[in-house]
Amino acid sequence: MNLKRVRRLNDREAGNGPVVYFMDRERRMRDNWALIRAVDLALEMKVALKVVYCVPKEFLGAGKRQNDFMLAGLAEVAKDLRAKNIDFTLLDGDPAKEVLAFCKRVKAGFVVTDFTPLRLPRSWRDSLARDLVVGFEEVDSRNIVPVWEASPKKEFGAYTLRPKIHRKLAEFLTEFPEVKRHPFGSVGKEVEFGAMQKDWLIPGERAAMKVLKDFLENKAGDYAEKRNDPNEDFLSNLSPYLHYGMISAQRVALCAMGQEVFLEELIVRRELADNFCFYEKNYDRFEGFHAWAKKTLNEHRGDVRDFLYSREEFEQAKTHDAAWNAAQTEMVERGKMHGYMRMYWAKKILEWTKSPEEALEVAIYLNDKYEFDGRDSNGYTGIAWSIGGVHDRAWGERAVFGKIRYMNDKGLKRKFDLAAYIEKFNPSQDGFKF
DNA sequence: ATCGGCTCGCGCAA
DNA sequence: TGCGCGAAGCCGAT
Repeated sequence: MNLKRVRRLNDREAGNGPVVYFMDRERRMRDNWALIRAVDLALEMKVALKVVYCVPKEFLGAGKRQNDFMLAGLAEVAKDLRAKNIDFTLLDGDPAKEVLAFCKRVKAGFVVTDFTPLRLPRSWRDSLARDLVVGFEEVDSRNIVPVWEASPKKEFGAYTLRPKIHRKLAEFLTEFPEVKRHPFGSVGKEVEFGAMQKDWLIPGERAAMKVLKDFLENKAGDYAEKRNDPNEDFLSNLSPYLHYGMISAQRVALCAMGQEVFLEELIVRRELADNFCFYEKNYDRFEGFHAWAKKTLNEHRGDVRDFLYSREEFEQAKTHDAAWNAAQTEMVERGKMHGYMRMYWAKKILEWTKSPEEALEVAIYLNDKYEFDGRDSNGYTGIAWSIGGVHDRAWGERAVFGKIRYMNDKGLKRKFDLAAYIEKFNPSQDGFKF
């Protein structure tokens, strides 16, 4: 494999024990560069390979629904790995502590993990890099062009990252080797997963491939034209799978060659989100906005807001705006809001809260709690785009927004049948029960 | 239906 | 140093 995907996190020597893959962001057996790297090392060292996953007590406000989706996917991964003679262990608690203890217990000779730019899971990596007595590295198995190879800095917009990605696609957009039956070590007893609630979205690697196949066969041809109409079902629906690492964006790209509009979103815009979160530590805070955006939002702090809602009123879809309530209802009921409505939804939270800080907090809280694809660099970047003009430009100045791009429901009506959307996602008069 | 202006700053050409 | 143009728009003029 291309070793530019790999980054050393400490400078310790390898030991003699098994290679451990601390699986975190990439929950799949196929098309996973972090696992492929761990396999290569274990073969070279002639040792067993152990995959470990640690379920944190709490992860950025994810709900039970999201956790069940994740766990069901992991159950499939555990089974598939065992069939390849690769041991799988499920832990729970603080990953930094539990994975360290696990590595000590099995006398790990080397540890590999997958890459993420988010603060909390990065802190686990920092802690392991400090405390592990053997070599530790991470592999960018999320981005097609590894985030540190695509660019050495925070990019200004999609247009500045795009040429850098395209220049390197020939090098990185390659076929994956298959994981073969591992010749060293043996697997332990089967992992017990508790009962998980079924949802409209089927979890796991196989389900993800089916969703991809359905998209390519039935929707991709009309994607460019219909992707911004929330009444149409022409999106790929892959974002939950991509978020949980149940499918590789690189696999999706290999299958979707020629679908340029889709590939632009799948590759450039998605990898721009990891670029933002990796190089901007305040990716979910006001401080992470550009200087011009902070200046203009500061100048409009005192503006009168026509409507002010509490987090609870937003959560229960109790605003005056039927379009906003419908989007919120779609998110709560389906766990997935249509991409086009997400911009409108976040911008209205800016408009109807006391400060941009509060708007960010409310938008991130709701997005992380209800979306299958929440708690993801895409979500933080999308919200920063909506509320803080990140990767966007300044526009005509107006109240509250300043020069941040404004949106209203006239725009929605221009583009699709808003009444039909509102009819479809109609919140009950009493609000929701949680 | 379509067009230009709004407004900032990066990145590249010169 | 100048200049083109950008992640999804709005608005008013034509």
